[in-house]
Amino acid sequence: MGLDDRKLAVLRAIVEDYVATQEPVGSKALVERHQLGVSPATVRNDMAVLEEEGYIRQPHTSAGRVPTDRGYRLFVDRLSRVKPLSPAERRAIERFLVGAVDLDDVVHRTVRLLAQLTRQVAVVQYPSLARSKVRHLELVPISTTRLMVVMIADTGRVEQRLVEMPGPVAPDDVTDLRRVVNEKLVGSRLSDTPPLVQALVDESTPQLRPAMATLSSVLLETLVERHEERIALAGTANLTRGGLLDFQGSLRPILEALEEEVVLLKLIGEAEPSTTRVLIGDENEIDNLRAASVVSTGYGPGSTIVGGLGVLGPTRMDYPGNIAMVRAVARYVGELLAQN
Amino acid sequence: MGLDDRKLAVLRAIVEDYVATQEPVGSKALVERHQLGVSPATVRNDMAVLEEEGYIRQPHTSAGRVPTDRGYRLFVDRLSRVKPLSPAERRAIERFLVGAVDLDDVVHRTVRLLAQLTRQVAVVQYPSLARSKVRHLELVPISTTRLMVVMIADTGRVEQRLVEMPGPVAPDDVTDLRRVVNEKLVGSRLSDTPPLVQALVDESTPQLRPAMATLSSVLLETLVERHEERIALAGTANLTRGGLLDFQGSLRPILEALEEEVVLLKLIGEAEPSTTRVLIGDENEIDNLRAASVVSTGYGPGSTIVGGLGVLGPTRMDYPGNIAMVRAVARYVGELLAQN
DNA sequence: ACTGGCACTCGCTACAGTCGAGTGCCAGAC
DNA sequence: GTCTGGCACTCGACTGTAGCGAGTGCCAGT
Repeated sequence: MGLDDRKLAVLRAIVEDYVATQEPVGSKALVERHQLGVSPATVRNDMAVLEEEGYIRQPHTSAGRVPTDRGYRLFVDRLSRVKPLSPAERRAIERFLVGAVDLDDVVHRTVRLLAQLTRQVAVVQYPSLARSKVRHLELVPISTTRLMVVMIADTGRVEQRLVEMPGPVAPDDVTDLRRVVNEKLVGSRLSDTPPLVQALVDESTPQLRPAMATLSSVLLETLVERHEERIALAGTANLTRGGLLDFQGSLRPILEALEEEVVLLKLIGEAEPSTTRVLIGDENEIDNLRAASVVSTGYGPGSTIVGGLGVLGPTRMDYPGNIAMVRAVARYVGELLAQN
Repeated sequence: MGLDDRKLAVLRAIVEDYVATQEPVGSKALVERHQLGVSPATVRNDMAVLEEEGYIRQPHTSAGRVPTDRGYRLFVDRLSRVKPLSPAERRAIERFLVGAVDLDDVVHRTVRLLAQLTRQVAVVQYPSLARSKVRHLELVPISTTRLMVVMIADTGRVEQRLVEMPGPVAPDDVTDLRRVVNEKLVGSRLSDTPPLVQALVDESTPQLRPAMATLSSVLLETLVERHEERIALAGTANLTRGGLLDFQGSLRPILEALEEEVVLLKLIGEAEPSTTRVLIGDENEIDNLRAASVVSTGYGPGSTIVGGLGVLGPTRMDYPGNIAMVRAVARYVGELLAQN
């Protein structure tokens, strides 16, 4: 099953033309638009081979060819170079940076930027708590038996949680609790805290012990076990581009999938360091998204990774361009976070 | 232009049938399904009058009738009673209440509940800062010249903002700032704070004045002027129900509108006390939403209102049912907030 | 190994014809 | 005056037919 250079060139041409025009591409049109140096008949022979190998297919007997998921995969892996960003795109990314006032702002701007640049649906995960360090823990009395715990992470994330205490807690006790909790936990990774939190209870004075027990169990539960991930989403309107041809006519399954945080996390959350991941159509584990492709990568200050971001669109998407933009945006966001 | 009781009954029947079947309804089908006590011919005469008055229209010459926006308006105002909730719906609402751990949780559960119950797009505004009182202000040093301000409102909202100070601030100064700010601001409505914040600067010691000036300007800017509203959205997949007949075939404008926070706020944010607002089609100010209807209301603890919530769907929606559910959910959320 | 030629396939569009739901109108009954 | 049955009419939806054309596979020839 030799796929010589020309056959690969034919596949690349098919992908590029189909992505651009959204119409099945025939042998004649191909030789006209690309300098392949051979006749349509030859191209047809190559196409027959490519089809046999499962890289392209014919929607109807008398139509042109369309890439299959497998064809896109080969294209992404071996036939495309990452497209350099245009100056305008570069400027757009830089401009969005200035003036972000807090983490929420950064994330929202990022997700909108990404949606606008790629014209796809954009997804940005907030910096994961599991990968953040505790910067400060604040306890605010709401009533005599209620405390609000506010955790500030070094990534800028702020999480709060209401805690119902077992009994009344005096203001001085709150101060003590606050001091102890901060002394022990500030600077540590949340994923490493379970033993530390346990120690908190053991080491506290008898007076504080009941309160500390409640507090620590809430800390564990909220911040570690049920690890609160947050996601921002933008550009769903882009799903309607390309008429109803993409996504086989129904946006339903896509929109449903996008409402599930779990699904989104699965898409972009498994950040392998410095890799850009591309999931094409069927490769996706989620049934509802089998007509879609996802380009995602991790981001974070310096070379560490604290979260993921990416875009989702039809399998018929501009992979080189989207990969370039996802990477560029991730890098810029990382730099921005590093400044804090 | 007399619209006697029977003509109104005909209009009601048309609306109900059309909402149920999504198909233009003819005179014959009407008399079969409703006990109107007259013949199709009579109904046709009534229909002719209703059409002349602009309450219904014919998509094609030989088709049945469809309500116009004006027809829906009349239906909502005079022909429908609020539908009592089914026990199952009541149970669903109650069940969602239990186990909400913080404001974010409450809002997310609420918006999903509303989307599920009404099978429409649901929108919930977080308690508005303008209508909240300050419960506590926390200052956390991030570096010698950077402070994170965390504001906790009585509605449970927590907002943070990074502040770049004019110069290094000693830990003791931070303590002083914190004490003063809390003494002056806790308990006051944010919309009333501008004079108070101003006074903060005037009354502070010379040593603290520069820091306090920066801090107070950030407080004003972030929390009052650029009043940070938050919105949660769910159920966009419901837009795809009813095929592509609703929304004249394109979800595009709707999805675009739903991405704009400003638009959403306009839809549900203008909470007039205890009123349920219904905007039908053209009545909507936003062009993109002229094919949609919105049912919204305010919510809050007790009889006060701190935010708005509502649903958006095709003009062809079950108004009585949706009005009932929006009201019920708003009431339950209000009770939940009152417990804090 | 490539090319030109040729017969074939089949989706798309246009057009004509039929069907039927629904209408408006009118004369007549209550 | 109000309602009803009857009737002619309209027009969208559906069906069937025919022609077009893009695109293919195959084969003989270079």
